[in-house]
Amino acid sequence: MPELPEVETVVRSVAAHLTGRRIVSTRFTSRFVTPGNRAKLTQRLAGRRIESVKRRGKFILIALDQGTLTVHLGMTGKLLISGEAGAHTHGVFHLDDGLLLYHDPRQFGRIEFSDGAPPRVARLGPEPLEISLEAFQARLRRKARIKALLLNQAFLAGLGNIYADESLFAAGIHPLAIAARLNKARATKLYHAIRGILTHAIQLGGSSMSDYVNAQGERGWFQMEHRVYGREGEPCANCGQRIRKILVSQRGTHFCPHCQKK
DNA sequence: CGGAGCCCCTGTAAGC
DNA sequence: TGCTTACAGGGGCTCC
Repeated sequence: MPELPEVETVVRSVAAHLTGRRIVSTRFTSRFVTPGNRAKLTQRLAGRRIESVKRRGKFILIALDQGTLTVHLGMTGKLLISGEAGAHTHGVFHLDDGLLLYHDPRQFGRIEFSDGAPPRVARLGPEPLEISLEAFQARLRRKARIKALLLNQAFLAGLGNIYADESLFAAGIHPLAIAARLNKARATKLYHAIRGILTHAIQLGGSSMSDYVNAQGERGWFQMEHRVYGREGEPCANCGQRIRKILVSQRGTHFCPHCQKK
């Protein structure tokens, strides 16, 4: 599931291939991935020049000479710079030099065009790797469970289920802990845990849990570093107690009942 | 504000 | 073995 490190890896692997290219033609085939008028989207993209490719939260922002193309990979979205269109290819971009394919079996991803600032991106909270410790602590003054807050993209942009669970484990904080009740020391520990884990995950090319790959089709390796995510029933690396899995905000939540305190 | 529940979708895993 | 059902999850939505 692409979260900040995976999206960052995709952006890095695709940027040089796309920047400066002109879109010759496109083809979209999913009413879910490309909601609205697909013929109009195709028309708007034809002839546009790609100025830059950047990440904001889990969104890929492709700035064009007119407008912005926003790509969200959802659960199973992939951008690939080579290969052939198959049953799950829902976007094909023919460039003046090269090709870009969008694959997405579950079609939870979105490809959207906007003239100005993309509205979904405007609602995002700060970047976890850019926010200051003071600002992070200030934002924690809310009554919500910390796990729910970390998943909230308006709180911080880019954390998903994997990195929320891993960050809470690294900080020794129980996922059901109330954010506003975390003292300064624990909030500080969480801040550094999030930054450390995201930075490390980016260095390893993200986590390939099922079939995530970058635009060149290469897997990431951070899944080898997971301490709790996907390890229900296994012994905790710190204390040996069994990792537990509960539901928080309708999301599977993995934690060590001994190492993580409310 | 916060949380529960539901929806979109389909490959995979578990159950019978 | 082969079928059916449950589950996984990001994000948007409604309702309380």
